[in-house]
Amino acid sequence: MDRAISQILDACKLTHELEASLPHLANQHPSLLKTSCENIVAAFNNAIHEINTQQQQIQAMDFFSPRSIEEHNNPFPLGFDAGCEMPFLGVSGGEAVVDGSSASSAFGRRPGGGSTGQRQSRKRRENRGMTTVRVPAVRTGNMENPPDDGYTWRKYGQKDILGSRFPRSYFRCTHKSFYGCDAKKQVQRLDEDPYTYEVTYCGDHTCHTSTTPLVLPSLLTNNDPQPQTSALMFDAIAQIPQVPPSTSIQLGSTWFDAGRDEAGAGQVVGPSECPVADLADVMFNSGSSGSSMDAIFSLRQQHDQSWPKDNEE
DNA sequence: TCGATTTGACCCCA
DNA sequence: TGGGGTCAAATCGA
Repeated sequence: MDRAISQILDACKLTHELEASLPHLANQHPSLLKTSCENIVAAFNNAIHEINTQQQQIQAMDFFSPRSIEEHNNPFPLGFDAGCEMPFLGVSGGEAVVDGSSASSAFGRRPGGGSTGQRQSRKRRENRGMTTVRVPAVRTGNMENPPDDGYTWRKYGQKDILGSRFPRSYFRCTHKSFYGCDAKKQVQRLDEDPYTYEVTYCGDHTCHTSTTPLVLPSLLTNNDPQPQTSALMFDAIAQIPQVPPSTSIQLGSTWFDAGRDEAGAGQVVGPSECPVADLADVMFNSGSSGSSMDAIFSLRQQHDQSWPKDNEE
């Protein structure tokens, strides 16, 4: 949980930094303001995800086979670090269910797949960073669904498994195409308990750890020590496509509409008495990153080759 | 129109 | 050789 707290603090820090330069940004560089706001959204999303995964770990442990708190304190998120394992989970009967081998073969195929070229050996990747957890179904009306784990997943396959009443579903991270996020998961209902899902995670999420540099006030001054950085950033911002104005962020007395382009950004529509809280509220209720964030990630990839090293942090 | 889901087929590995 | 993982075209839905 320390990690989540740290990420929240980071996000708040970014928010304060942005506030300090808000008047200048809103008047002179509304597009940079947009980029900064989206960076902060990403930071808050990191924190939200951290909290979700930690909470889910605890729920899973409580539901099945709670063990000593010392084992529970393992701070890593839900199996997204390569090579991690969660040896504390078990079924009610006592037999450990966590494994790196229950999923009979490893995830993955050579990027681009298909029948052309060489394929990466599945066996070679077996057991690497795979984590299996069992989670209770979330019942919504007559439906039972696997609980949300804080990420957005795209289903890419479903397979009937021999000996299982229920098919296994295959998911990959929605942001794979934009940010090369290789996180995947398998979801299967248990024969013995249809209200329980076995979820196997593999791969590390990179989509929630955007390293897109925050637009700092120093970049906006005439003394900009890195004019090339500013030029790259303006270039990137100029390419951000318009998205529907579904997300508005209030900063101080300024409502910033994340879905507007430069001409429409920075519109003042009302005062705020607690800008940081307003911003956090908007972010925590805005759901996971949308198309605008995808655009940022995409642009970041385009500029990875030329982005100055000293702005990586 | 575009993104997500479905589903049949292909390929790898035990 | 068959099971499991993935691809990709078809379909669906907002």
